[in-house]
Amino acid sequence: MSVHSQRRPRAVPLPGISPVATARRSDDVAAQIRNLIIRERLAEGARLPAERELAERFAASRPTVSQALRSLSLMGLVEIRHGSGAYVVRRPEAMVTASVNLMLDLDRDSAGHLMDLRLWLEDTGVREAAERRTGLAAADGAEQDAAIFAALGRLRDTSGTVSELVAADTVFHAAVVRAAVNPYLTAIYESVHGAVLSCQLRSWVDTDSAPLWLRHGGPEHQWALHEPIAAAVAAGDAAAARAAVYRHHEAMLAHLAAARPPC
Amino acid sequence: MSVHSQRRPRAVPLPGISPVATARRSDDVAAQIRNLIIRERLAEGARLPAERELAERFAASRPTVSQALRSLSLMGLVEIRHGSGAYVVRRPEAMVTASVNLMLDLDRDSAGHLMDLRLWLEDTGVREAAERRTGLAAADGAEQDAAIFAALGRLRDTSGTVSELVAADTVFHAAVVRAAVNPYLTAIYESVHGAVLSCQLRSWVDTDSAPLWLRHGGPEHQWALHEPIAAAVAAGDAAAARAAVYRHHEAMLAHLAAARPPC
DNA sequence: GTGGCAAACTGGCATAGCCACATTCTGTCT
DNA sequence: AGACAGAATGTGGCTATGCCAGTTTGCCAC
Repeated sequence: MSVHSQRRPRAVPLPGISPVATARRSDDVAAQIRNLIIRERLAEGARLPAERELAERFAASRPTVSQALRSLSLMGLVEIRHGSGAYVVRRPEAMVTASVNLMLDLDRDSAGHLMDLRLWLEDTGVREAAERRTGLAAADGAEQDAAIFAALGRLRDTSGTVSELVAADTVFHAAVVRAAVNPYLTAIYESVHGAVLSCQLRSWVDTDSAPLWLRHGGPEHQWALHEPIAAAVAAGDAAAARAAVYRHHEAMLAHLAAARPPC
Repeated sequence: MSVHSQRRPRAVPLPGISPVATARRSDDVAAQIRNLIIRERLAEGARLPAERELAERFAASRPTVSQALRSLSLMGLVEIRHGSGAYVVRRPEAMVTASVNLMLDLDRDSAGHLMDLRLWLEDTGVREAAERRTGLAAADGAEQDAAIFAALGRLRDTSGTVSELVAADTVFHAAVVRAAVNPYLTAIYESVHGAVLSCQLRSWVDTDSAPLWLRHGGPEHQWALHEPIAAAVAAGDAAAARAAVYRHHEAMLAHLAAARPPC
């Protein structure tokens, strides 16, 4: 496929000036449906009217409504099931994941940057989670602590396939970051973590055979790496939590480097 | 508009099981165009063939190709100009911005969480930027330092409209975070910052009249708040940089609280 | 009660055509 | 010759209609 050359450079957008109108019916319809879902607080799983009915109500054609619904699908607001209908979901992080994956594709050699960011986000998460402990009533962090230690126990008892180990590891770190009780931080961390995993999966031909390094040291090693994080967060010791996170990261990098070139 | 109730709960996805095929032609076409742009390293501004021609090459109909292009448009990979064509762009952060805005809409009362996250991201940025100084040759950070101090000078000399002041402030903080040279951190920070601004703009009826608090203290106050950040980063003093960022944040919060309820 | 089949929705796609917008070319006027 | 206005061309946006494929539902035979 050949590609034509550029015709005219795009004018730079002036600050404070925006297009007078969307001028795209499907975008307008999408915005209306989006606002409807948000304003009416439609529950997850609620089914939207059929495309034909929506088209009639919006006084638009069916393809226009279809395009609007697919935009919302990409944004993680609805899920379209062929032959069934469009259902409300709340998965705004889906777009973050897609975006991170796209950035990863756009410049290949940035896997290191991505792993750095994951470390920094977890660093922030444990620090804030620990500092919440010092300023709050003890009971407030009990729920998060329970989730963290449940994940820790599952990580210790898991001795199955590598994919199970990865899943338990993912749940643990997500629980730790979630203890900072910031939904944005949680969503971004999970997206970045998922992107790192998918990036690593590309270099593993088979999930359950290649990454020997993950089992390096066995369950007791896993415990030694993860338990200090949980303990420091629960104790409200931000400095110790950060140090434990960095130790875990260094150990993982060492194993990764020993097994193969990074990603 | 009425909404039907849920018909049947979605089956839980089993681990290791995914749909046998996308089964959506437009998604397949979108993926092919996306891979084409990435593999062929198409330059920004390059024009893709017309929808009619793409449809012929992909052996698909024009609406299918159109839908694929619009998906790529939402992902920030192409820009569609009515009457002209589809042009390659590299704006993967556009999706992050849209996603953050969507999350903000989904739960209204989370503006505080968003501002927290912005603070934490800038915290991370200045810390890493400063620590890069200690481990690297001095010349390596010269470019970032130049950008930071240029923005700082512009911030000092700006005495025009409030929107100009906001713009200068945005450029400065972006330059600081950019000094950590992590494209993901930069993109996420800028998206979050933009979301915070748009959230604040909602409560300002007029950009250039309402937010008196921004000019509080005048230029010398702006200088006192921002200069320590730049100086600490350039000096490689991570602790001082973090402290300066938190001081700036506290001052902003104080002004915000004095003027009006937060966001 | 259970299993299977058929009819009714519902979304995905193709085709054809028209309109709005952008670009380019051309012809006329200065 | 140069500049400008208008036509011609190319492009995406939308509509309309129809058919196909997947899903859901309910009936019916067993």
